Order: sequence, then C-alpha cells, then structure tokens
Amino acid sequence: MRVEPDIATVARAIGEPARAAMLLQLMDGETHTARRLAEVAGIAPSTASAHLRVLCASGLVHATDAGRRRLHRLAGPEVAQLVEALAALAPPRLPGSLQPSPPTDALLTARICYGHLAGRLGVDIAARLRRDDVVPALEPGGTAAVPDLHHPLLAELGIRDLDPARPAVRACVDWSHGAVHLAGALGAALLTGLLAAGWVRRRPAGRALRITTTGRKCLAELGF
Amino acid sequence: MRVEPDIATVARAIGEPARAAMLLQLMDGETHTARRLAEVAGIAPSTASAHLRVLCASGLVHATDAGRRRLHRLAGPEVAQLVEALAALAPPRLPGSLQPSPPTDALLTARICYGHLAGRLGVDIAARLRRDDVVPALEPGGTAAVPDLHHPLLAELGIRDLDPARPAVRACVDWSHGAVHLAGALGAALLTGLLAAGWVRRRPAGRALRITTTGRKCLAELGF
DNA sequence: AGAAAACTTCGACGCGTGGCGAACAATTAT
DNA sequence: ATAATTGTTCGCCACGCGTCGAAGTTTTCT
Repeated sequence: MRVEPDIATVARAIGEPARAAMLLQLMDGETHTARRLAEVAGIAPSTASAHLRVLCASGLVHATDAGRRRLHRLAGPEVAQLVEALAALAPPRLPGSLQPSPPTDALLTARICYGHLAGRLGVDIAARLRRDDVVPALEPGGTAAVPDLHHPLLAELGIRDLDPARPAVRACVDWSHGAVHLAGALGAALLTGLLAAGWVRRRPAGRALRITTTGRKCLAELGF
Repeated sequence: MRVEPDIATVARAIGEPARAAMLLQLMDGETHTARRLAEVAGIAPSTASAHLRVLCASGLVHATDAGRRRLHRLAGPEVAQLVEALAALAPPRLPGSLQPSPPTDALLTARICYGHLAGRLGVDIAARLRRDDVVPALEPGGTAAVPDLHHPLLAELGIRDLDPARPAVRACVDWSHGAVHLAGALGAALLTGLLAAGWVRRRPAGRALRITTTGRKCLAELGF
C-alpha cells in the first residue's frame, strides 16, 4: 500500500502564476484583502476569489472575516520558508553573467521577506554581522543562538534584547543574490529597528523598501 | 518593473501527480530509468518521456545518457529538501486522531530519504542521540557540528568519523511522524552503517527499508 | 433609507495539457 | 543477422481549469 504524501496538490496550488503572485505578495507577512491580491495578480475579483479558495483549502493561506471584507495571510512560517525555497530554485542559476534582469531594482535593493529584511541590504548586514562575530557561520536554513548583541549597528537601532520565544537567528536563502540574510528574532528586530529609525520606508505597494537619505548616510557612517 | 522569481513554473513542474510520484521515487538518491519511473507513476512510457522533459527543463532532475538507456536522478540536495518541505506541509496535519492511513506501513517504519535514514526508525534514532547528547537540539532544517561520536549505537555500527566535506548533522523534517530525523554526514553514515551491518535491507522496489530479525534484536539490546 | 463597497456564486467560453497508441531511432542481446 | 529493449516523436482526444461578466449577499458609509 502506498502512503506517499500528497505533495502534488500543494505544489499545484502554488504552480499557477496568479496564485504564485498572491503568495509572493503575502510574503510581506501582512494581511491583504481579496481585492488587493486580485490587483497584484492582474485578474478579476471573481477569479481571485476562486484562487483564494484553493490556497485556503491547501492550507497555505489563512482567511479571517473582518466585517465586509476578508483578510488573508500566510498560514505560517513554514509556508514562507517553502516559498523561499522555491524562489531559490526558480532561476536555475544560469552560469556566468547572463542575467536578463536589470542589475538595480527596488526588490533587489531591499525588501520584506515575511517579517524580516531581505535583498541587497539584508545580505550585506548579514555578512557584516557574521564578519564581526555577532552571529556564527550558518548553513542555509540553519539556526543558532546569539550570545551577545554588542555591535555599533544594533546599538544605533536600539536593539538590546530579542524575543526569546523564537529562534534567535535563522539563515534564510536570498533568491536575488544567492546568499543568506538573517531571519528569526534578530532578523525581525533589524527590520522593525530600521523602520523605526526612519532609515528605510515601506513603499506604498508591494514588499520593496526604499532607503531614505538619512538612512543612506547613517549606514555609510557604519561602513556599509 | 517586476523581478519576482518565477516560483510558479517550478511548482507547476512538481504539481502533477505523475511527476510528483517520479520525484518521490527519486528521493532514494539513486538513478532510475525512464521506464521504471513510468511504472511507479502508473503511466505509459511515452507520457513519462514528456514528463521527464519537463522535470529536466525546470532543473529538478538531471539525466545522463548511458547507452540505450537514460539515467535520471535528482538535480541536487536542494531539490530533495524542497520535496521534503512540501511533504511536511502536504497533509495539513488534521487535528486529533483522524488518520486515514494505516498505523503501520513499510514507508512509515523505515525508508531512505535522499541518502539518509527516515521513518519511525530514523526519528527514534534521532531522538535517542539527542537524549544522549551526541547531537545538540536542532530546529527543523538547522545544522550543527558533532563534537564526539562516543555512543554504543555508533560504536556498534563502526561509525568512528564523518565526512568533513559536508555539514556534520542536519535536522530533516519527517513528513510521516511530524518530528525530525538526522541528515548530513551523520545521517548518511547511519544509513550505510545499518545496511553494512545487515540490520536493515533495501526492499526490491521503492524507498522502503525492511528491518531484519538480527537488526531488530541488536536494536532491542541497545534500548530501541 | 439609500448608496457604495467587498466578496461570492454562477454560467459560459476557450485554451492548455495530460493521456494513449503507433511508428521510428538507437543500442544491446541472442 | 535478427530480435528484443529502451526511449522518443507524433497525432489525436478529452477533460480540467483559468478566465470573465453579471447577478446576488452582506456589511459599511452618508
């Protein structure tokens, strides 16, 4: 008797361009209305309704009724990790310099990845904290504890302690640069700290972040 | 401009029952002919040929010509991790005891997961080595070093040192039991050790393993 | 109360794609 | 040399499913 897991239905739920676009939008960790998700996917609201039913049925998305509208969010961090794992495998890493995408783009510079910082800035900060021995060397997907938080960047952002309920730091593969950035409690604290300090600001739509002029100045002073 | 990763095509490649069955078969880490993969998927060879073209084009499977036949294998460990991540999310963990699958099954007892040991036996060994402080506590997906290999089970299997080229131990989520089993160099050494000692034996087809009578006896003596 | 907004349901249309068998090419076995 | 095996290509068929607009429901705004 076969008891193979039914990975096909889960993958099929993701393997539709409109639904994939919705999931990527939900990767910002926020809740979104059906209308907004229809917009980012470029489809009619009625079509989006059917798609969202599929995503909810497959356990990838949770929906809660809130008055006349319905709020959707990712079902959990495992879903976010799955989406990132797919994204890391998506462009089969064409060898050499054949990169059709423009070298500079808002999403590549800085973006939100399910509650933590990703993109060029996320990768750079991760490399810096690694170099300064704040975080240990990490395999992609690996987690670790953070012994002490003594670092000029963390001090500047007012990060003095971490949420003990979640793993202190997790290495999340960054699909855009082939390196890792920091998730976990420290990754979340970095994002909120950067936003609170006004160094980065959320763009009106999507997951992309904009680095403010003051942020650029302060980061440069720290050696970024 | 949108530079979202194209996760849809990768997921679409997996999201087809026949292709998913092929991938699950390839999870044993071996190479398989197109004919055999058609067999396990329950489809005609001509159909399998088309499916394998899709899997190769999406970078999930590698094929090498060997005379009149073609040998297929998973493209790499990242693909195996992706499949396991999907499998862990596949049955949305129905709460309580509503488990339609029979409690005992060959695949659930012991199986190969891309070169290392999985299933009930893999989970039990992982828990034991954790209890005896051979491996540290690990988040799912996390990796760690293994300071020393002093343990009756490892001594019995002749595991004295590990391949330094790969991470010593990685926690791989086990879709069948909701716990973790051991991958990485230690996980691979455990599987080869168990096979060499004759405690488990490969079934003629598929990933399932059979625990031999001597294996059952020796494991019982060690407290399993 | 009336209007507007968010979302769902329904029916209809059309393309994509998975399915098969037959025929062909390439390689190995007898 | 002949046969058997492996795998691919090619039509052909049919079902699935993504798409939309119109209509209906519920809730909120004015």
